[in-house]
Amino acid sequence: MRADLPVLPGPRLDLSAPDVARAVDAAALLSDRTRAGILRMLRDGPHCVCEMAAALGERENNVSNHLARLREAGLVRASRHDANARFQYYERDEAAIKAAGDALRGVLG
Amino acid sequence: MRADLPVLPGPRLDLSAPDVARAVDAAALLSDRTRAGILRMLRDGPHCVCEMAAALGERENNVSNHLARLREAGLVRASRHDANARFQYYERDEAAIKAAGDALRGVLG
DNA sequence: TTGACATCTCAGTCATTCTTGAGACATTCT
DNA sequence: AGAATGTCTCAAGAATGACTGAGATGTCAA
Repeated sequence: MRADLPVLPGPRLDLSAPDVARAVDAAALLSDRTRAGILRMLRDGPHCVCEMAAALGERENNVSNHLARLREAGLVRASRHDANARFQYYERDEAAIKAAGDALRGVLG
Repeated sequence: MRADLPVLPGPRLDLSAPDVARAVDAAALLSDRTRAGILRMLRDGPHCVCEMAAALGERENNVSNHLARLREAGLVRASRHDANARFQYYERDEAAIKAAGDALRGVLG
């Protein structure tokens, strides 16, 4: 099961650094329990802040902070509810989500 | 393009927190430029520490530290070179890599 | 054996990020 | 209008994680 090792002598010192910036950014957003939970919950459809805060056991201002980061990254967008505009309903931007997944797949293969 | 919002009144306060622990762990490992670069380079086959350190422009002990974390997570394994056992050649554990990708896909969909 | 090389470990320092708390704004209800 | 609700912002404290530096281990070459 072990791969063949390169012929010696001499390690290759001419390798170039791979471009992983986009994957790293995507991973950083997913590396927080609250943000990952948000993105997972939004797979099932839009939710407002208070719903997600209650489900995650987090304060609403904290969830709002994380949503701001996801918004700035373009992964989610918000819109007020038609019938009761107090509620901000969040939904995923599936194109951006897909781009993030592609970037991660570029690293994991 | 906007999804339908749930009927009001009343946000749902009975939602449960999704289990994202594995995805968060995988993302945390990928959220560092050095570790992501390592995993990307190892897609092309095994490399020793000094090769990767040179390519990434990082010190060897730093790369070694990151490799230790990837090793403890089971994503890579090391073996000494047959002809020159000074070199530790690292390769990916593709099964573990796939598991990490599956966990991330569980969040991103 | 001695010296050079490749790698590893670990503690200390530094930077980044998360959470909290207080306050502000907009919307709805009475 | 005033009170209550849902959300947002931002500064400050708390926690987490990366990098450095020094030293130790194991391997090869002279």
